[in-house]
Amino acid sequence: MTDERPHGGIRLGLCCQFIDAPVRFRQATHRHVASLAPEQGRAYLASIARANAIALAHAVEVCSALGIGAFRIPSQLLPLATHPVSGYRLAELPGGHVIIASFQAAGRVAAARDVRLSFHPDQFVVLNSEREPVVTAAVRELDAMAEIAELVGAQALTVHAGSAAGGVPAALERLEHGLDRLGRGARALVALENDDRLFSVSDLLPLCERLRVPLVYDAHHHRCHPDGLSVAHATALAAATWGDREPWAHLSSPRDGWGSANPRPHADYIDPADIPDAWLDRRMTVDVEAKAKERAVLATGQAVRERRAAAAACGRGAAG
DNA sequence: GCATGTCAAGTTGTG
DNA sequence: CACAACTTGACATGC
Repeated sequence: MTDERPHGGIRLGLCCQFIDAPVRFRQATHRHVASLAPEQGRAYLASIARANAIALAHAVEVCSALGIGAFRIPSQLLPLATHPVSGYRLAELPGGHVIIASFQAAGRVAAARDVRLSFHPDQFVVLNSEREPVVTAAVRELDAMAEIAELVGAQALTVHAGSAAGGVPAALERLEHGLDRLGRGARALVALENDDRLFSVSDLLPLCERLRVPLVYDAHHHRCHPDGLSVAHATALAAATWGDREPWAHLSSPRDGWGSANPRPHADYIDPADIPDAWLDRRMTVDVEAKAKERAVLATGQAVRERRAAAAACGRGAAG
């Protein structure tokens, strides 16, 4: 059979940053913005947004050139956009419409090069917090992210289930209510990821299936926080939650090895042994969460090709 | 200049 | 009960 992808069905993705390629996203702190006169503050934020739109287009081009088929956009793409004081909407910034056009242009590059984009908001976004203001802020953040996701054509907003206070069942019920509060855009793009301490694949699957929220399967988290499902089974069940869309998964290796006291921190590279066999013939996107960034993605691609070649030689000769 | 500390945000688990 | 982990550049401060 013919397969256009270099690593079988697997599309490998890079997370947020480059180590070699000169692509850098800018950030901002509220403290600094607040020290400026309002007009200067907005000009400063606009310059960062403009720079980050261009950086995103560059990031996509570099990924494409390297054969990397997905890119996780830094959650600080628009720094402070949802901050209670410094917050802003793109259209209100000086030159805002040019910046918007710039993000749309980056999205067209991604579409043309077939680089899949996603967001992964950081730990402050807790849709199922017991504290109302936290949930409000989480909804606000995800709605804002959905807006920019729409501009650039990003296909997923991946979040963890959040707090486990009160026990997993109660926490999942709160999560369901939190999901209900998302705007249409965010609700259509949100996906849930199993984490390494609190919510396993089997904890999340029923909710994902019932609410039609895709499950991003993180194999490293699953191995840190197992639930009785095999990696192969979890892969298949999670993939089914994506329906017609290409399933998304995350992969990393433990920095200090699986035998260490704490296997959670990520290593520079993916240990080829950590690439699940069950993934080798699947059509799926795999974000490589490794400190060596694009070097690690390229090395993982090489490892996947070798594993596939070995499997083919060992199995049915030169079958595809 | 250069090294070092701080920065919007939450939750959990350790010391 | 306080604080580190999660994680990262940019800015401010102090030498």
